[in-house]
Amino acid sequence: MLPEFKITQLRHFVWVAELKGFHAAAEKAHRTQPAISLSIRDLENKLSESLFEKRNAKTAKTELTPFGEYFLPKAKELIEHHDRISEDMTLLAEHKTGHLRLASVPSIASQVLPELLLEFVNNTPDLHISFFDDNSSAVYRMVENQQVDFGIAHLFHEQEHSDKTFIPIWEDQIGVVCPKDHPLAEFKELHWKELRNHRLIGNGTSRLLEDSEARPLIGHSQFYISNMISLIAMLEAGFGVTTLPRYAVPKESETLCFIPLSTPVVVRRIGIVTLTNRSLTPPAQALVDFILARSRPA
Amino acid sequence: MLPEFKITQLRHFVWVAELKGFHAAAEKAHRTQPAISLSIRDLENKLSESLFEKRNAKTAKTELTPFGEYFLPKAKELIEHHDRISEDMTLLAEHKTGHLRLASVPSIASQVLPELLLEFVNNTPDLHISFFDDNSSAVYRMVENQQVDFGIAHLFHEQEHSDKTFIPIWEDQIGVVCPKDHPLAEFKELHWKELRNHRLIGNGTSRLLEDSEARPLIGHSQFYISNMISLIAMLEAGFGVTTLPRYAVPKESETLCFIPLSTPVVVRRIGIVTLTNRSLTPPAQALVDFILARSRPA
DNA sequence: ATCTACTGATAAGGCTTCCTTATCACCATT
DNA sequence: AATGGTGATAAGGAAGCCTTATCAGTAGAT
Repeated sequence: MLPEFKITQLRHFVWVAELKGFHAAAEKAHRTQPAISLSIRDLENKLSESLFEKRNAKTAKTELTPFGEYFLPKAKELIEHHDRISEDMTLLAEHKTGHLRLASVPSIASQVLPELLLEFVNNTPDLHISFFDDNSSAVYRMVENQQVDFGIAHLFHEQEHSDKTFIPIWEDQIGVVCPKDHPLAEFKELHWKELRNHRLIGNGTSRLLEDSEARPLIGHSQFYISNMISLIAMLEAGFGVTTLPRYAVPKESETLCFIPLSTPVVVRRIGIVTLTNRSLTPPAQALVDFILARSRPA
Repeated sequence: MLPEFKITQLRHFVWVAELKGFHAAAEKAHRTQPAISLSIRDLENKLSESLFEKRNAKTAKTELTPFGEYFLPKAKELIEHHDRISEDMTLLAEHKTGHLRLASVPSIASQVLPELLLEFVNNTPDLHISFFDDNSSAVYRMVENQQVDFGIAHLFHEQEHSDKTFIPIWEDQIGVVCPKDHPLAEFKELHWKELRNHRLIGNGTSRLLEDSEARPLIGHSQFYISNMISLIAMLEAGFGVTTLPRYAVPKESETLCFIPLSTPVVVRRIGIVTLTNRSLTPPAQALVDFILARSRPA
């Protein structure tokens, strides 16, 4: 049977060899000298060869045998290998390193995550982050395929995603977006019926109103623009108004304002999606915790 | 402080991961299942991260966490590294491997060592041997410089070599070498004076007679040949006789014979030279032991 | 030459670690 | 509901490791 070395034991050996003495090694190991003696003896027994020259006899200095000399570099390498792994794992556990992948719907990706991530990666220069943005179903798919550690998406079709866990975080309320000089801009909140007299531009999120009493508005809109950049441009040009979830509207817009719909109140929950039976990597878990701490109270 | 892993513990982890179960791993480790549970838990505590998915709860299969998956290959590599070293050292300790260097004077090198080494390297195909032959002082020098593990040389100038240990093994007696059909070939032993009537060829070893009563013979010789091949050829050609140590004479010569000098008996001791304060590598020690066992009784 | 200061080895006891047996809680079968 | 599988847990004991105290040997100083 092959002997099994203990890392501690190898360390003792290396220290005795390099410091040329049992006492010096004992001090370095924070052990007493007999402990080191026994440790070395145990190692020698395992190898059935002495590592140090006959030390009970006449000679003065603690010196390696040729066998010990052959062993020394190997022992050092093994210790270094061990320490490298130990350090790697510790760094990963402290989410100071590793690779974190996440996917998010564009609204959160652009409105919320940038500053959040900026703060999160502070002090963790070796943490690599891959970031994908796509619509909710694509996010769910990426979580499912384990292309990402977790996703940020809307809660939907729960029965189809029983293998996933959804943690709600943000509530994205639908509201009206119009230029700041538009008559509707005066209001603090709006009833859907008040939109009927204005030119309403439909967009990809308009179908969120389908299940509400505001459904008639959808037929009401003469224009439909799927692209967000174009939509914003049209609004800024004073072409009309639209409905959008709050997080889809540029936060600090100079020209547009957002007025929440009070009737009906349509809210879509956005949150974190993970696989139920899979833990997160430490960095991913840390980011989730960070997001929760930062965004939930708000 | 960085955690310190035990190889055994890592093995347990790898086995649980690969055999997908604590019971299976326990069997492989020749331990009970609770032992494995505790071992894994200890490892998880050291890492402060779980390695396997929550296993008290609903799920069936024992599955790694992403963190565990990251750790698995590293743990395997470290175990393999450890085992490689363990095996290397064991092979070396059993002198099945390694590099053995020795130096010897030519007589022993050519007359004794070949068959001895042939037998010694039997069953040790991975043991490399480097072999040097040179005169005694060169052998001593190589031992001193640690160019060789040990040397085979004559005992001489003990006071100059207090740092070396000499183990006498062979006794190389000076005798007369002549063709088998030479008149002297009849004798079982010879007195030095009987050589005075024959043509005596001097050689490198003739000075060994300097300290004996046979000293007059040295002046007596008309020829001096330092090269052994030429010397043998001259002898075979019937040119004359010479004195040589026994081991310098080809053992199974068809044409020459060796008659020991009875007066004076000049013997030079040949043996193993090692550094006193240095142990031998296991293969070197094994060869020394082997030589002693084989050659001393003879 | 003896004394002192150093080396590391050794012995006995205690503490810690690890493993064992016995049992439990949980889930998936039957 | 009963059975057989998973792994977790508790308590006791064995083994390993470290400690203090002491010893033996060498080197250098007086």
